[in-house]
Amino acid sequence: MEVGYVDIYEKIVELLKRRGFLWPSFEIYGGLRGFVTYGPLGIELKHRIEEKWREWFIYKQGFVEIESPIIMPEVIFKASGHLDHFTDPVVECLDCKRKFRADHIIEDATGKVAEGLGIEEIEEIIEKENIKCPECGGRLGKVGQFNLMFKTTIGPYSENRGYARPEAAQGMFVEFKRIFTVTREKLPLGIAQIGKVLRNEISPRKGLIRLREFTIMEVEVFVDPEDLSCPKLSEVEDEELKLVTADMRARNEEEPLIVTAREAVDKGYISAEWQAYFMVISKYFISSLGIPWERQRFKEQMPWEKAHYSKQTFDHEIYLQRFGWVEVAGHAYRTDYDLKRHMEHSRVDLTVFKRFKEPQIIEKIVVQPLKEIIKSDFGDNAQKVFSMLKNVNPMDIKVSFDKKGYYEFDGIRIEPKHVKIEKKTEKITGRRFIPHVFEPSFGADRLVYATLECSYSVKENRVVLKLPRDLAPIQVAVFPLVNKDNLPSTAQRVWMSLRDEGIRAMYDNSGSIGRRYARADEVGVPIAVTIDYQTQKDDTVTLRDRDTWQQIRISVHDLTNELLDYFKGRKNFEELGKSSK
RNA sequence: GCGGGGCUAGUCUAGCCUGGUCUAGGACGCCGGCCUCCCAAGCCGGUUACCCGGGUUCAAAUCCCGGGCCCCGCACCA
Repeated sequence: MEVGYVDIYEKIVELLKRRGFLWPSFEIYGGLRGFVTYGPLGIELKHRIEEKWREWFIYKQGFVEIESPIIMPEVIFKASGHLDHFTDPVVECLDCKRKFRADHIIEDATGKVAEGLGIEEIEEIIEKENIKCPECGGRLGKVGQFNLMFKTTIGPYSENRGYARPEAAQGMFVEFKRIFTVTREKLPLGIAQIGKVLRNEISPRKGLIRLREFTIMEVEVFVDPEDLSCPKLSEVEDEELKLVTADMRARNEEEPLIVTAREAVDKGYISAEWQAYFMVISKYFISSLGIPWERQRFKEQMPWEKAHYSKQTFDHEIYLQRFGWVEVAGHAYRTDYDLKRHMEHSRVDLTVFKRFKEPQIIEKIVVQPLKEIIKSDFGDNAQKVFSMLKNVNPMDIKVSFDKKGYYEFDGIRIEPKHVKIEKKTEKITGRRFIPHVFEPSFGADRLVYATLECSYSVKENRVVLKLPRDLAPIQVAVFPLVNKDNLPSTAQRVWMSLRDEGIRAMYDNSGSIGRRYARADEVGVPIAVTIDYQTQKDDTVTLRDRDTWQQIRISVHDLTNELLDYFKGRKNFEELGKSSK
């Protein structure tokens, strides 16, 4: 450990609890790991982060937001592949540490179907049949159940199974058809969702880093697979990205590669423009939370780490003092995996139609049955001939006629006299395809922690949370300098007028003025307004900056507008009260 | 899930080994009052705790057992 090392995590957790940002849920019943409750200040901060994410990933992109249910019927997760990837019993070899599907091992060794057996049964069979590790012949350990989805029943029938979603994405895929329609059938289409997801983690840890119930912020961008270019990449293509690619990781190179977004695509580090584009936006968004670029990087997942649906995934990681590099976002190229699977399982057409710029005129051969002749030649078989002719590629018939003089199908010989072969021109106005999907996906709770850690500072032995001004749960603190001579009542009037304007303001008159500044600093209030004796003379108040403790005077008349400018980022602290006539 | 460490007020902690003197001590915070013309000042008063359950004992914060939670390592993290 370095000299002077202070474990900031402990201090932050203590602060969060003490000031009511967040704490472990169900404390009075002893608590339950993996669940947290956000208090008054914490939920405000989280909402600010979510709102900022909306700005970057929805509003600036022209995307749309939805809210879909958390509980979904089993069939959706059958289609999405989550059921198969989550409910399997797993057994570990005690010698070589390899892991196996326990039911597959039994099937391979005994030939019996083992799917759907309980853990105990599988364990029993492994013991009875003396099944060994198929790789090294070692002894097998206990069978574990690795089902990360929370299971429930919907309504009174136990066979009506449902699961809590482990990602919000499925909501976007399942509802894709209607959203595509109501947004007037345009690609690229970006659908976003912010919401709770649940994962029944075996062993949640590390406070906000690994929860069982948490908030996820996801976008699914649906694009034409024949045009994977991202029109907005050019706006940000010179922005630098820090990459640790899978190749580099395979060579144990951890020092990130610094390339521009454009280079990363051109040199093939990032498989698609959309991926690169979102990684830049991701950098902007995370940086706007006050998390310095030095503490960010993108790490590509190794092939075996990737989710079943992903072609390429880059994790956006943030360096945290206690936990090291922590994933806060994943940028995945999901291809057409999900829509395809939902098409197969729902039997609903989820393809989209795209009009060509110019309709294409194509020549095409059409085979028209000559009904009378067919009827008289084939009698009862005529119906069969008609349907066959409908389904066969006309070109095959023509080729066969040219070669052999007839076309034979199922013992039926069609001769040129039975049909009329014509050339027809056809106008094709577009094509149908399954869109491909790019997905940036963020963990809101991890971002809350990372934001707090990066804003945590100590000044003159006091804690100052240097939250970006647009994230601060409380924007302004209003104090009377002392509790006499009518200062409190004036201060309260100022406080109320700020609140009326929609500024989140607090009033505090307990203790000394220094104590109040300290209390406000600790929860990251950017600006304190102090009403003093000067106020009674010239109607000005003191503004004090949280980070510099610098003070300026400003007239009460201008106060609200100046503060609104400040919080919208139009003015910095030093500029307040100036040129405001 | 395995192994190690821990849990005393809002927060941090003393006490635990060696049971009784603990109606559990301190600091900070918080609330009320006084004071106070700008950075956790001072004075007075108030506030709040032995993680839960069982056992041993005349007597348990202290010893034993089970459970919960937190931290660390391993495993897990589609």
